[in-house]
Amino acid sequence: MVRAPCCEKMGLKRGPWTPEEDEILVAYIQSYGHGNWRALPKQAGLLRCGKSCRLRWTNYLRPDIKRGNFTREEEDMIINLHEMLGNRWSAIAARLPGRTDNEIKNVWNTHLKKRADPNHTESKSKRRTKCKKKATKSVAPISAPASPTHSFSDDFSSSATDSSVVTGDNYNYNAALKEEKMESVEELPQLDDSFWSEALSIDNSVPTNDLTTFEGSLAAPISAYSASNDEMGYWLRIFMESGDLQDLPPL
DNA sequence: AAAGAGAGCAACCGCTGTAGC
DNA sequence: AGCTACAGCGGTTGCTCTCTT
Repeated sequence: MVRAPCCEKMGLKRGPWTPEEDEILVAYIQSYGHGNWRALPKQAGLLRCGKSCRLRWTNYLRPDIKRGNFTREEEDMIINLHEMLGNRWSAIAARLPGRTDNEIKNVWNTHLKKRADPNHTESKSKRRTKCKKKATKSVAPISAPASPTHSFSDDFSSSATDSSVVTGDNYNYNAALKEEKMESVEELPQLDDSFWSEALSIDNSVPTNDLTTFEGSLAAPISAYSASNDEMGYWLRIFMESGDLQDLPPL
């Protein structure tokens, strides 16, 4: 099948979003929702492709996004869930209200991978390139007023959306817990990706709306299939009984 | 003070699954 | 049944900031 490139049209803007673009996107979605991402930028008057709009909304502008440092509990949960689910960031994000798959992926790659796998020696230098191009500094998302169509969370405010809050090395790792996690990782059965592809193929049965609406994103969609899939339930039970997932919230 | 390297995050790319026709 | 369009996902890259030399 031949699929047209997302941003094939000339004149479509790329790169960091400006506050004006953010404002337009937020205002449009508040008024009309985002039923059709492809048509959205055109209707909203944005020179962006629908994909870019969707990414910007889901990863940055969505009002229920919790920004700022990950708590110790969140980090532990990510490690546990990663042991269970692998690189299924969207599934992991579904268990962490207010966190996006992209954010979790970044945190994993920059902090938690080392913590979970201290033998990891991957060097980023191999992908290092000269930084010649000048790009607009990424801007913090604008705050969104209460929407008539969505129930925005009460704690959403501009003060909690400064992306700079996320940066910096504020991770105070507990050495004892680190060792504990290392041990538990070794004890886990090694499962290849094909297993999870099969076991989690039911992911697709989760209604899309549950993941894209504010209410749905705050719920835990994983619960919808974990209880309805015997095989998945079996493996979940195995992991639970291994004792490594005790601190997970109930499904 | 300047240059280089590393860290971190936002955004893009390309593939896959699914629904509609 | 096959094709197409679309949304979503995971991997990767580009760029800025901070730290080190």
